[in-house]
Amino acid sequence: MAEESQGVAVNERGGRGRGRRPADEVRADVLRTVGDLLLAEGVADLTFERVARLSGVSKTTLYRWWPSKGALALDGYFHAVEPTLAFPDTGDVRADVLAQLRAFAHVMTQTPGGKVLAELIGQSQTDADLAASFRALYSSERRRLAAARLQRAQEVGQIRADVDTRVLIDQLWGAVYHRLLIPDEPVTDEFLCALVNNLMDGISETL
Amino acid sequence: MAEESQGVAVNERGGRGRGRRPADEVRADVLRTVGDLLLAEGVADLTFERVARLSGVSKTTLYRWWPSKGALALDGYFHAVEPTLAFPDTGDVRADVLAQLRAFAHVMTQTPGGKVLAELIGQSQTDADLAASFRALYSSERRRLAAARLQRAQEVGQIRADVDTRVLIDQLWGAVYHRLLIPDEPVTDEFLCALVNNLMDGISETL
Amino acid sequence: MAEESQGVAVNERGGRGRGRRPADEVRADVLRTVGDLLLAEGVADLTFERVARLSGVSKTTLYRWWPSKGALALDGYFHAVEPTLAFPDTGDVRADVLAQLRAFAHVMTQTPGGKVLAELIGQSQTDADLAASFRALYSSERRRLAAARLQRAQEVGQIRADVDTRVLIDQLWGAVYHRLLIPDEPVTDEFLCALVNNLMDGISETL
Amino acid sequence: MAEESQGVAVNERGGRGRGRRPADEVRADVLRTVGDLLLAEGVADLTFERVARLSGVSKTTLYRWWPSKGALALDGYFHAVEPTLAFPDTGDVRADVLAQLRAFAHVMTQTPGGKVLAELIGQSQTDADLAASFRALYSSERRRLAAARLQRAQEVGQIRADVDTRVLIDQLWGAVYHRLLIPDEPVTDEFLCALVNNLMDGISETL
DNA sequence: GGCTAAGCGAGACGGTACGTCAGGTCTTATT
DNA sequence: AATAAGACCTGACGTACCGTCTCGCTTAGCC
Repeated sequence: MAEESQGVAVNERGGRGRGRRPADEVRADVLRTVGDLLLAEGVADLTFERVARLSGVSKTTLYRWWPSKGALALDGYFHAVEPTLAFPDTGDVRADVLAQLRAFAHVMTQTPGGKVLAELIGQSQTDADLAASFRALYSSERRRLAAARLQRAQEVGQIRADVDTRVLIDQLWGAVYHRLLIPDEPVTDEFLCALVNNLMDGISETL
Repeated sequence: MAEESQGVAVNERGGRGRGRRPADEVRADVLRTVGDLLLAEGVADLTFERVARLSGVSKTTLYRWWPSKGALALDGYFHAVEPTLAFPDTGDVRADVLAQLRAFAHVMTQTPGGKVLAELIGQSQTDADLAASFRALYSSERRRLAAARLQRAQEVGQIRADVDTRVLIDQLWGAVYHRLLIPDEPVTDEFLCALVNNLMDGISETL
Repeated sequence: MAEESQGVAVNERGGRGRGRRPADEVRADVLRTVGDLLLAEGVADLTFERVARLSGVSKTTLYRWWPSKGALALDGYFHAVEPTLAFPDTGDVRADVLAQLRAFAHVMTQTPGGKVLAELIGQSQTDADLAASFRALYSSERRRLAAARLQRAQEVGQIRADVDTRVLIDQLWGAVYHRLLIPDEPVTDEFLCALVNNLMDGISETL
Repeated sequence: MAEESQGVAVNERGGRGRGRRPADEVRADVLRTVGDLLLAEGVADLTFERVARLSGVSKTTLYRWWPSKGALALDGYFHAVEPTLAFPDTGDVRADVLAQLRAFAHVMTQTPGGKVLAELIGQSQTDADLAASFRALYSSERRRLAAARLQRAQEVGQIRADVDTRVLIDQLWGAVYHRLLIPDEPVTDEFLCALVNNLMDGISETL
């Protein structure tokens, strides 16, 4: 009933047969579709139903491999957006941190991936699986890289020894996230500079 | 389920008749139900359908008054949780800010309302109406209050004049939100102290 | 948003609005579709999904009114096929019974409804609800009519007084059903004549 | 789920390896499972999927040997229920027929196999393969045996020569099937006796 | 004090998506 | 070479909720 053309079984109506396909091929189809959907329409319009329809992969298979919508979204996101985790180390921690903040802010505000990331963080507030995956796959690694750079600065005497460098991350990148997630104020370059200056130099009036 | 007892027409089957009811009464029933649902189950399980069923208010009426789920959730939240916006002013900005951060952190981590607030922020990433309402009803007012206190500190010379006080809010409360929304690290009292100390004193090694 | 043309709400895309429609209209659409499907393709290809798709009535509504596929099929069947329950009474029971058997056999073997009826009886073997509905709506009434005619014959002395007329129904129409449901042998006119003759006259060799 | 214990290779995870097994062993496992399922839950709950799961035989193998669910069910049924086709011949056809009807009615109403047989007849209304197999394996043989006994009675002058004995089968066993498949009336011993008496003696009032 | 229309409860309606199950087909690895 | 395991697409299942709409009732607010 199925006609062999070359290697891939194809039935007479032009559709693919129903049998098993290589897992990698299926996975690639799904992730491509999810990535496109995420960037084009955001997390809210991502459904298993649409992914199945658009990717040509069955719902059964989607549920087999991705237990929740969050898992699917996260996987698709990282497939579509190769996250730049690189952290410069020129020896000048102040300049390096500012550079990284600028790169980060640029991605978040100037690329479609930024919106998606904010939505993923949003969904993770009501989806524990997504929250866990997000931390495991993304945020904790970013924290680790930032902390490593800051600790090197501490070791070479650019940051005081009694400072907990983990807190600095919240006061720099966390501050940016704050303006992204609750956008009462915009993320400007002045803002990024102020973040670094305030923290490095302190804000107290010194006599 | 709850039976009204004074003055309301009740038919023989125990249900209320379907005539018009005072708007205030209807509104109160709805907000009470929404508040209960939010605190008990969170934003994800809040649906018009359930609110209608549990409150005895028809879906028609809900849609008449609240255009979206976010609007309903926000209204119910502020009805259930009287938000403490008060900001102390003892003259010592360092102590006042720490006190407010502690109060804030306590509400967010120790009360059910904290979870709900995080979920509302989450939902607002994919619901522009909710985002706008959230800023209008809550976050911008909180920013304003904090900014006012910090500006007084600036005026009395506790904070350097060249500092943009709006940025400080992101580096203090924004840092807390960071740990709440992306919980790689916990919100501890040491963390809150470090936030204030880092920012007030600076983190640079001074020679 | 909806444009009123005359009486019926119609939206700008030409489709019908989503609000409530008169129940009779909905019901008529469903039964017409089910009837068509049954006669065209039989019971096996009748699904809620297809009925919803073809009738323009939502699955929710179908499930609201028809608890099972059997209920839907039965309702659609009796809407499509006006069952001829009439039983002639010319005074000659032998002729009347044969006439009715011929009419019955004709419907069952020469019309599409016959196949459907057999399939409904088939499905009722594994669907208790359908079985109950089938008896209530169809078979018990047919038995009643046949029994009434036979009892009149008994009263006028054409059938012996000690005969249980209910058994005769199984030996006449039941015998036809047997050849319909387990078609080892065909239902011919000779067969129908033999049924009546055998039973009226007995098959024993009389000395 | 069931663990094979003698002679079969078992891997460390408890499952059997996937190599070839003797066809007889495979077939026996399947038929046992199908028989159990049929008697325990009926035809409706018999699926290839469950049989594969419960028997430890792969779907591939099931489809290789049994082309349809009906074929599988029928095979399993006859494996579980050794059908009693024996027909007594004491010389008295009236007594023999009644005895066989009683045995048949007992099996159909008092044993789990009776329900299954009714369900198989039901399924055969929408499954042409099953219908054909059922006739080939079961019903035509039963007709043949009954016809043989009745023809002997005809030859020895207990049944009139002009009677088509095939019709009698429908008026006796067919009448019982009628009450089994469309149970408006019960199958009682009085019913069975009446079947034989009505047919042998005729029901006409004789002057 | 009666009339009327605005607002209400009830819930049907067409949809979309959910998460699951079974049907058949096909691939891969095993024996 | 036949088998086990199981991935794969298809299509149907029955349910939840969405936002819209009809209907009948009741009461508030106007005469």
